[in-house]
Amino acid sequence: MTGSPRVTLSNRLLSVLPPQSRRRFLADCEGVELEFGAVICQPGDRIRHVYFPTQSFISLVTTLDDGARLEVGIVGNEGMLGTSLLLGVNASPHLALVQGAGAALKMSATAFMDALERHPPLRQQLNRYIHVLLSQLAQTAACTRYHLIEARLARWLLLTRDRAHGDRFNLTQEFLAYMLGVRRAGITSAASELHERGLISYVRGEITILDGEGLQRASCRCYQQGNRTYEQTLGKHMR
Amino acid sequence: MTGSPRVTLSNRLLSVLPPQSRRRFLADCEGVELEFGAVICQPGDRIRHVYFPTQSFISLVTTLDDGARLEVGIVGNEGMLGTSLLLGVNASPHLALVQGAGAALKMSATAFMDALERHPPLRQQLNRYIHVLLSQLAQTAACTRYHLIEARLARWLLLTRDRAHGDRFNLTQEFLAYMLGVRRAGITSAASELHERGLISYVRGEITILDGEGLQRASCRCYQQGNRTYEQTLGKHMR
DNA sequence: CGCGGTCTGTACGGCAGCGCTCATAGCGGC
DNA sequence: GCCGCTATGAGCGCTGCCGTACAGACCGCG
Repeated sequence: MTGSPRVTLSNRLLSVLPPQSRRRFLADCEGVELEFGAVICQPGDRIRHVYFPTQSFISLVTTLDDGARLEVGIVGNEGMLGTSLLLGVNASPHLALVQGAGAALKMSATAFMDALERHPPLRQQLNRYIHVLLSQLAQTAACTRYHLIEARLARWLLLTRDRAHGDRFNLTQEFLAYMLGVRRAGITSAASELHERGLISYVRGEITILDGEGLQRASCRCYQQGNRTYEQTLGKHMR
Repeated sequence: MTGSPRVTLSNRLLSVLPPQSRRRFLADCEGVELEFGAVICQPGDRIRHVYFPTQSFISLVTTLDDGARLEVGIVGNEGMLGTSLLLGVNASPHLALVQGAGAALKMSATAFMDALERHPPLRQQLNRYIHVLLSQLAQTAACTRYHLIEARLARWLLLTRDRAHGDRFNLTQEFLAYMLGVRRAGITSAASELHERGLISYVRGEITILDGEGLQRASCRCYQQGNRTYEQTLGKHMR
């Protein structure tokens, strides 16, 4: 989990707050270290805390009645966990799984609700983030339906790179297969292909992105499309 | 589009409004008839009106950069179109397509925003509806990924029945294939199978559900799971 | 240094769904 | 009553992925 860690110790959503409000907000937060693989909440769980990842990132996984699971989103320092509170619902719609260990800001649900009252622009910003989540969820659904494993894997690696703030991170193929909802063998062959093209290297759970540009060409355009959605909706309100 | 039309001329979300507020709200609405196949808005379009279907229903379709399309949700008299306005975003995330012709309430975006100010409980309710949309979107993504065409078709027919308020409705296999993101031939064989089991009849674009119970057994559990999500989140606030 | 656990590479049969194409059957219009 | 259009049914070869299984490679630990 090294690489070139541009020191982005903050969360992008919070950048809408003017400095003094921001300090006040941060005072209500607790800095925590999230451990890889930790389950922050199960679907249906009461939401007791919200999280603003700074260096860590979290997978949103949906669960079907028959036990099938699929990752439907990733939350890094561009997003937050616990958006349902904004919608007046105190229950998590997804399973939240720490996928990249690291720092995050943690805040109690009650403090969060208070902060929303105090800072209307923050509420606005977070509402817009929900809109982005909704759009990206739909895009991801279609991507999962239509695109080949290799393209989806490439996209996924790019998403992870952006949130890990580095070109190297630790992930087993087993885990990747789980996230993309495919067989491990499928990941092996897709990863081999990307490796042969010189785009990544892969050694026992440590992935390194060698050629980000090339990886974008190997991925489906869903990667760019998702980024575009984010920037169009939230970009103009942030520094 | 006949069947046994239980006369549900209203929209379930609006049932949170007390009678007088409700009359006031309805006064700002225009009753319209939506035509089959009409495109209400394209992704990215500015939202000028919101819609509360009463007898009609609308498909939400997501579009990828490479042109691929997939239906990700259906809005009938249990929902609304234009939720993004609640999130402070004046752009539609999806393509909205009239899938069942019929009546709907239409309201201008500005009048809608005013109404939200006047009726906080309505805003609350609609926020909760967004939560349901989010949950169902994720479920649908996983369903699309894992389940066979036949089960997905059965689920889709049940969703449509609930929104068409009757066991008979008009739909070509071509259209169904488009919605589920599969070949028409795939629909043909799945529909034949359901037909042979005596669950539906299918004659030139007119589908009749003969055995709803059986169809539920043929469908994936996603149908029930979606209904459960809706009831748990919104049910207790409605009559 | 050997051993068990973990991770990755590979192979094989099977199948759901794909793209494509053509045949058949209703239906409405003239 | 004929014609053209539209909707459905069906066939064929292909392929991406599945389920499963097994072998090699690398790691840490005793």
